[in-house]
Formats: sequence, C-alpha cells, structure tokens
Amino acid sequence: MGRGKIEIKRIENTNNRQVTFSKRRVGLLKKAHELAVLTDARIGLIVFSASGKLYQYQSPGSSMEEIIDRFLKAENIQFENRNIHQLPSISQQLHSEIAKIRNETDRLQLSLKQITGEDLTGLTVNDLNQLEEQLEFSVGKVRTRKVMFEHHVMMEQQHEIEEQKEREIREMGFLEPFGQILDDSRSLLHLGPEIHPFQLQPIQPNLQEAELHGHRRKLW
Amino acid sequence: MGRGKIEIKRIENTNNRQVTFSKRRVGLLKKAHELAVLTDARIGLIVFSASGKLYQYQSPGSSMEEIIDRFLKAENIQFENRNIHQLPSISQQLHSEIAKIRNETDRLQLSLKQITGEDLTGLTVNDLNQLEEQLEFSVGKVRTRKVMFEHHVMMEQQHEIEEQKEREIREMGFLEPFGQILDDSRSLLHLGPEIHPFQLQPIQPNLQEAELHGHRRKLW
DNA sequence: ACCTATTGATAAGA
DNA sequence: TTCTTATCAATAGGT
Repeated sequence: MGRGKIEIKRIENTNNRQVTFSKRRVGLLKKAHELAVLTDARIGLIVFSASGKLYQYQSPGSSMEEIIDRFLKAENIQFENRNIHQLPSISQQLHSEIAKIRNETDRLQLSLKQITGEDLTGLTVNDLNQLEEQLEFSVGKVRTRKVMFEHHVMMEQQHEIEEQKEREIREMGFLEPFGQILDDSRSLLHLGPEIHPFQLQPIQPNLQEAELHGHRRKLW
Repeated sequence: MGRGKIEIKRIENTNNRQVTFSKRRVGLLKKAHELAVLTDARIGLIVFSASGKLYQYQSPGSSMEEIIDRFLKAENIQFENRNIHQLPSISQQLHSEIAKIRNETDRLQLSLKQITGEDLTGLTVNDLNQLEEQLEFSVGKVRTRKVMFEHHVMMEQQHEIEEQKEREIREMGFLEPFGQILDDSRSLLHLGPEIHPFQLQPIQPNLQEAELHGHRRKLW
C-alpha cells in the first residue's frame, strides 16, 4: 500500500526501517483500537522498537496488568516476578466505565430472566410470541447438538472396533492393504483419531413452522 | 475500507460485530507480524474476544512471557518515576471492581449464548439435557402467560358485554351489577416472578479458534 | 512533516 | 464461514 510493493522481510536500510517503524506503529495501534471499540474486544498490545523503546495500547477501561493477568490465567502459567502496579489513572473515566458495564450487566440479567421465564412482566403478547419462537429455536439447537454428540461417540466407537480388527489382522500376518483405505475413509469424515472438542457447523435455523407439543406458531 | 465507511464505535448488530471481529482480528495480527519482521520490533499482542476467547501474537523468537516480563520491568521504571505524584490504591480498586463486573458480564453473556443455542461449545451431554429441560420449562411459562393474556382479553370483552347489558337493563329501569368477580381475574396477571434460575456453570473460555455462530434474533 | 500513487484491508452481500 | 468485489484506508517513496 504505497508507491510500490515491498516484501515482508527486514528492511536493511536503517533510515527506511525507522521511518517504516514509526508509520506502521501508529497504524497498528490504531487498528488495535478500532478492533477494541468496534467489537468489544479486550486488547493488550506491547511493542518494543529495535532500539528498545516501549509503546503500548490497551482497550478502553482496561489496564495492561488486567489483560496480562487474564492472559496468564487463560494460559495457566505461573509467573513469579509479577509486579503489579498502577498506571496513571483518571478515576472519573473508570467510574463511567463501571457505570457502563453495570448497565450492560443489568440488561443481560433482564434478558436472562425473560428467556428463562423467571420474569415475564411487561412483555406484550407479541413479545411472548417472539420469545416462544426463540425458545423453540434454542431447543432445536440443543437437540441437534445432542444428536451430533451421539453420532460422534458412535463414530469413535466404530473407529475403536476398526482399529482392533486391523490389529488382529496385522498380528495374523495379513497386513498392508486395508490400513490405508480405512485412514482415507476417516479423513473424509473429518474425524480426528483422538478426542477433539466437538464442533457443530452453523446451522441456518428453519423459520418455517415447527410443531412442538402440538402447539402451533405463527410466522412473521 | 469496505463497501461503505463505518464509524469507529461499538457495532450494535451482533452478527456484524462477530464477523468484523473475525476479519479485523486477522488483519491486526498480520499487521503486527509485518511490523515485527520489517523493523525488528518485539511485539506481544493479546486479544480477548467479547466472548472470552484468547488470540495472541508474539514476534518471531519471542515468547509472550518474555515480552510481558520486559514490559513489566520497563513499566516499573517508568512508574517509579511517576509514582511520586500518584496514589495508586484508588484506581487499583476501581480496576479490580471493573474486572469483577466484567467477569459477571462475561458470565451472563455466556449463559445467554448457551440458552439461545448460539454457542453450545464445551457443553457436555449432561449440560445439554439440563439446558433442554430449562428451555422446556421456559416455553411452558411463556405459554401459560400467553394463555393468561388471552383469558384476560376475553374477560375484558366479557366485561364490556356485561356492562353493555347492564346499561341496557338500567335504561330499562332495572339494577344490580356483577362486576367484582371479573376484576379479580385481572389481578392474576400481576403474578410475581417465580424463581427458576438458569444455571450452567460458565465454561472457562479457551484458546484459539472455536467460533460458533448461532442464529440470533433480537428480542429485547 | 506532508503528499499522493498504489497497494492493502475490509464492509456488505451472496 | 468463506468468497467476491466495490470502496475506503494505510503507506512507500519522494519532497
């Protein structure tokens, strides 16, 4: 994105390298900020220039320590000389941040109460119809997921059996020709040989009539 | 840089927000990598999606721990210098308060995603059964509520009719109202919320890509 | 720093 | 989610 294309490898010319660092560093921080704001991501970015100067970015309302903390927990890493300290802070900003998140929390709590049926006060008949439809949809997703699980387990067992057979055949001295075929067929099914966290493909919900418990629903 | 210009502020549409996150996350990591390679910078980048998934980048030949370590040391020095004029404890408290509320928010968001079927990753068959049960319960509540509404409307109409009759009768010279019983039925609608909190333990968000994209419908 | 031709990133839609 | 493509944004090279 400039007057010419450049390869992504170390820029040998010192001056160009420094200029590029300055320009792209700004661009990177900007991108990080945009991502954080647009999508509610929590971001921590640390940049040391070749000459050792530090630049950093953290998403609004976060401290780098908070992000690092969370990162280390997620990574389950023990970190010894972790000196937590305080960045210069504007407590007013923090307070308004807190208010913001609290609002969000309240909103979520209400949503949950409504969707669990714990609190349906204030909902119109129309709201209730929509809610019911959402719930039907959710039930469908859950059931689909369950079926997929069962299927997955079945395949797992099938695989065990196949492997056992294979071993037996091999022990009997009739080896070779079958192994490859089996492996191929497995890869077609995208089944890993080990236990994988199971994943569903996104399924487009069927907005058409779904009849459950003999209850009829209207389309919208 | 797309079909249209967008403002840098939180994207309200959930689907767009997730899509944008996925795309821009890739872009950001790429930019970080390019800066690192082109200019010999040491970079550590930590990104948590709104749903708590972790993504990271570190420049070639670095580990995130190394970068964090270096960051903390560098910050300490800077901080030491500024510390004279700062009272860390207050904003530290605020940060930890924010972290606390955010955890709660994350938890709620996950619960909502689970109950709407938008994200069922990480749930065991047992969890799914429990969830299904909860959903059936919710549907029941919603339907009951709808029935009560209908009943209420009916009663309302009935009441109209009765009053009309009454007026007619009165005009004809007779009296005697029947109203009290009907009013009682109306108070049934102000049922207090019954408690049946939905509870699946929030799952520890995991690393790397595992994006599930449920269907989303705006209810609230 | 500023300028702008070009390449790169990405929003919207399929 | 992935692919395409029209548009907007970043930036390489130059002043």
